[in-house]
Amino acid sequence: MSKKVLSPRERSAAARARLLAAANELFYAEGVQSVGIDRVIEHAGVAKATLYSAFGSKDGLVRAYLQARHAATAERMTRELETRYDTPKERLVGTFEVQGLSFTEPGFRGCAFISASADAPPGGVVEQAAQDYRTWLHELFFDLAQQAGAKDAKSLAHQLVILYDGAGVSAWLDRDPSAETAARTAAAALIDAAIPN
Amino acid sequence: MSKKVLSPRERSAAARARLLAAANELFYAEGVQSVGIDRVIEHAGVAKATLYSAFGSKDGLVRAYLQARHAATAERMTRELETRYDTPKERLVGTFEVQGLSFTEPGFRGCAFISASADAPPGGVVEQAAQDYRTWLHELFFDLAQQAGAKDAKSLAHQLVILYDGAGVSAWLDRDPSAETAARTAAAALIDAAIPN
DNA sequence: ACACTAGCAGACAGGTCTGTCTGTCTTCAA
DNA sequence: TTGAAGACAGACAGACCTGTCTGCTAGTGT
Repeated sequence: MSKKVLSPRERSAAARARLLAAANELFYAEGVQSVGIDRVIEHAGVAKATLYSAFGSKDGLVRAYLQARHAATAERMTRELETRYDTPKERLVGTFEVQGLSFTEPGFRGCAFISASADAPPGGVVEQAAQDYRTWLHELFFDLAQQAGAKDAKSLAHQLVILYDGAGVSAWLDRDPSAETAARTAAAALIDAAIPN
Repeated sequence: MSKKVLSPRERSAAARARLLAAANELFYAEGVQSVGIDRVIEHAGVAKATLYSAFGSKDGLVRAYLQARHAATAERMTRELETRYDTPKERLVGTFEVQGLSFTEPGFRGCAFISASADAPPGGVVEQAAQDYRTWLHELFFDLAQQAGAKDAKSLAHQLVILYDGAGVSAWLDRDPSAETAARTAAAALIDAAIPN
């Protein structure tokens, strides 16, 4: 039980982690705008002052939430692609399988960045975080398309990004995880057409 | 100048129309949650009581806003497809051209139903309106795919819906209207593969 | 002429949100 | 042992939001 003896540094880090976890759950489930600070601190079991000393403002917490989400998504995608597939071409298609894993997870609510961007004011922290995420997504597909030897990697990557976005939206709004199959099938056809065998 | 002589009935209808127009502009531009009643009535030049007598509640106004948006979108799509293209197959591809028209319009902010659904509580008016819209969208593609003689109309329609959703998301989040070209190109390839010539 | 309808303007209540501040308690370091 | 740091609980201010209510004005029908 080293639970009761925590240095201030450890206590601080633990509180921060609990806040981020609570923000992740509540913000993703109900939307950034709909969830107030009080709900977050109650769910995290943390004082309000702790939140403001750790993140400065609600915007700061939102930024941290989106950055953590981005990092977790990228990390998971990279890891799964590496362990499950061998060639760039397989990975290009596999991207949709990995995305589809989340469709059936409890509490799936679509892409967090699309949701957060919906009501976000222009020039705010959400816009910046979303832009970073979009850049990553485009580069993911572009790099794989290039490695797979696509004739027009930029064009193929753009098409696959669109399929990826659409699959998430359809799985969410239609409550239909089969969007993964549809998107993957379409992606495979486009990839086969764009890559000389 | 028949502007000053209006029957109560006419005045009422005019106030309702102004409210709906104001709601459409503000809700779409800044999000349903972010815009308060006061902003709407000020923009419409209407008293608060008028709003509540016409729509009952903010939820009522939101419902009317989304229904009007749905009707306008469906009407525009049907009309443009009819006037611009002749065959079901052309119309399947043309759907993306018609969608793309909005990408370059000033104030484009992506699909209103995706945005509104982002922070919407489950079981609310937004969810119902979004469901109606999604049903229409799926039927639009399914009917066209069937008329075009697709081997598996259901599967093709699903793929095209995903492309349609993704094109809107990409055009919005990436500020890139070329999503229309990418989506249309991909759609054409999928359609050609799915329809026996 | 007179009640009726309906919009307008704005005050108001009740609730919620963010962010600040006060005071208490615990742990670590000097 | 004593002071610094930091978490906790909660009060508080100021703003905003929804929804109701009260006067006021203007046109309509009897």
